Amino acid sequence: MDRLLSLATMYELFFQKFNEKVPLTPEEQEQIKAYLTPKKLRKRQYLLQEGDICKSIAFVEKGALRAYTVDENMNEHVIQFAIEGWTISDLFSYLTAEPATYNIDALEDAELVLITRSAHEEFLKNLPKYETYIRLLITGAYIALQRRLTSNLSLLAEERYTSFTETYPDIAQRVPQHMIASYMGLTPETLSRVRKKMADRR
Amino acid sequence: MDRLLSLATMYELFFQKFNEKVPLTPEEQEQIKAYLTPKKLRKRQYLLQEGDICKSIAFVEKGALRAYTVDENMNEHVIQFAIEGWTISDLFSYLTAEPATYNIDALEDAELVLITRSAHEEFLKNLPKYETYIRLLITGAYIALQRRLTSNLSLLAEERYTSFTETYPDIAQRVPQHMIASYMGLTPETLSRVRKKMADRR
DNA sequence: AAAGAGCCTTGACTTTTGTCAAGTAAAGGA
DNA sequence: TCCTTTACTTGACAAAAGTCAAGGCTCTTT
Repeated sequence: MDRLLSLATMYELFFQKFNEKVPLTPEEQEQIKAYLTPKKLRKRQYLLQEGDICKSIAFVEKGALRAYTVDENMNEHVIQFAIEGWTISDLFSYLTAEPATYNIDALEDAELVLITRSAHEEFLKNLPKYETYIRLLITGAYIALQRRLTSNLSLLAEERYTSFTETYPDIAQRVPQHMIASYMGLTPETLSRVRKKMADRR
Repeated sequence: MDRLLSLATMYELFFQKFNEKVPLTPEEQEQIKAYLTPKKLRKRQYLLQEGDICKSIAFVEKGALRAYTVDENMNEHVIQFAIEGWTISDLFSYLTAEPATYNIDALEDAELVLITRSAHEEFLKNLPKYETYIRLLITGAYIALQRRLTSNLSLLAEERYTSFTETYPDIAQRVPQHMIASYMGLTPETLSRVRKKMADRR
């Protein structure tokens, strides 16, 4: 495969999303590619386990992942989902090199593009566009998180669920219901009843 | 007042926090100062009203502010507090120039340092350290927000309140209880009862 | 000093959501 | 293919938080 073709096909989605935020020259893309790490994950495999140091930010080229915590009673709390085009990490652990408080695993077989910490530092030092990319990425994540929090504070279970399925129809279809319940701060039973009530009404 | 003295006293806290994130030379500080806008706000005055375009990020030198929404039933939902050393804005409106969904007002007489959008753009273009500052600022805000969300999803009212007063003892003392209740997604009555129960136990 | 507004508390009651337990269906591994 | 595990549902009951209403306290403002 020649280099131009590989440029067009490898990390395709990653660079598409990057270019939407910050346009890159082909040279810059090659420069970045040299530091990226591809990784495949089988369903149920961990990308990160609580207590480990989070060594990379993961961009999802294909598949689906989730970040979650496990509390004293062994209850899982889903913090975040990520499917194609999205990014997932334990940012706090990644940036501070403290042990992770999240687990991250694959809900489907997945192909990832990893930005390791050394790549991250390399880019921040030598490629101003990368800092812009990261800034915009985190800004978007911050705004989305603020919306999620607001909806959790002010809406009932059914309204939250409706809003979730409208905002993320693809995730709602691909992910087990009990994880969506957890993501919204509900028990599986409650979500099941909410859905039944909605179905009974139509 | 000579220039060096004024440098040391004006916007003091703003530059202290900035330097903690990204060290600046005196020249850079002067360059930034030239674009900053000071603003005083009396208690109850608005910095931003829902529907307006958010024109600045506000750093709090003195006083206390809150961001909040008002729903159909005229219930207020507190999104964020900011006291000395913290920053507050409707980031979505600021960045997209869409109408704000938040109100921001002063809970105490306040002194602010405003970064207007034109200053923001000027800095991003000509001062790489500013982009780093903003990136670190938002990253910190993102991580804090994720913690808040997690605690809302997995903790009971009393645990959330305890965690809040431990994390932000200063805010807990300066801000009316019903706003703290709202910040945690509780009614004033519920928070009042939670506090009574805690007091009765000791 | 009086009037009003805002804030906090308390009680009685309702609604929402969680817990526990059981059962069925579907998916995945040996 | 069978067998185990996992996911989802449903019912009965419990706990948490919300609603409505009233009263008292404190702070402004006049």
